[in-house]
Amino acid sequence: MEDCNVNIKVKQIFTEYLEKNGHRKTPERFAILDKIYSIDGHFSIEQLQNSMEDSKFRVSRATIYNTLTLLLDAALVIKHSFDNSSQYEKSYNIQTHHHLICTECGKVKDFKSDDLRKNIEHIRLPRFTMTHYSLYMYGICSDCKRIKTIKRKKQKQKE
Amino acid sequence: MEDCNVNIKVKQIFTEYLEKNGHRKTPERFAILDKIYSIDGHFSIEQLQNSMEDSKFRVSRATIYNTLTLLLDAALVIKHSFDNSSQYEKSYNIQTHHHLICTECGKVKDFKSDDLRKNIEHIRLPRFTMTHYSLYMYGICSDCKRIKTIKRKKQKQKE
DNA sequence: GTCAGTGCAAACTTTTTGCAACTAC
DNA sequence: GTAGTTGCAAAAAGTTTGCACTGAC
Repeated sequence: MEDCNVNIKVKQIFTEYLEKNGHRKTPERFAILDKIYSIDGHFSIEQLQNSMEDSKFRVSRATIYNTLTLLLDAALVIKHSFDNSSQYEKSYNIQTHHHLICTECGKVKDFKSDDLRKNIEHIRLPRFTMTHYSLYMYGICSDCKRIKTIKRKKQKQKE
Repeated sequence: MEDCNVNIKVKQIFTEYLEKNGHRKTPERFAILDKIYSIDGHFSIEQLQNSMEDSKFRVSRATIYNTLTLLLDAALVIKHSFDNSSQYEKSYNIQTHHHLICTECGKVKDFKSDDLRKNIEHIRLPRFTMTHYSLYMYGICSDCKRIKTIKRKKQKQKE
């Protein structure tokens, strides 16, 4: 599917969602949706607001929070609660991916694996209907591992 | 392994960790470790502090945050960043489990599956060494699903 | 015209920080 | 004795709320 079609499609979904739930179709809401679907990967509330201001469309924090709540409910956005900072992500037509989080430097890397995805999606759950999931894998990235190894060697030389 | 042994063992691990990193072995730190390993399942900072006060051991917020940082680093505690609320959990000698989170009522249920655990643990990761992981599965629990179905039926009767 | 939605600022919650007093070493 | 740690209170960061004004319907 082309990017253009995705943008049209999510606008359609959001419009239907708003109508169905008796919400108004304000320009702010569609501007936020547009901006979110122009961002690849994660973003914070602050990044989103700054990015909107760069595009000369000023919206208040309150409106951003309000709209994100709607988009989450409409399943057009996913929320990640990483260590103290909420990160959001567009979710329509996006390949499910997993997160590698380095406990040293805090960097988050996406990791795609269809095998893993299928394994998780096909598991039988007791009295529960899964709509989506988030997998966070913590550990040490190769960069930090290298730095640690160098440090350890220096330590040994001292001893 | 018996509970008693676990308590002794984690104290040992924590002692070694503190010594290795040049930290002091204060009574507060061991009291917090003790309390955490007496709690089954998740707990918030507030719950932990209240629980400690019930046991007549008063510690400040700052000390709890400080000690939790150490325990996380020592891999004796796991942190979950659920929607806006940080939850912690003891991790030594605890069977890895997954989380079913209801998007309606917010309840979190643990879900154990060795198959799933093995699948996740054995996946090959690019330039990354995993130490642990968290899987959050979002959806609707059977209770909320029932309520939703009833609501839908009532809606239909009206129409 | 009406009322949901917006912007703004204040309030609230959770976590971090600065500092004086304390204590493990 | 000294430097790391604690408790307290203040500050910071993130999110929610109250209210007057605006604009989608």
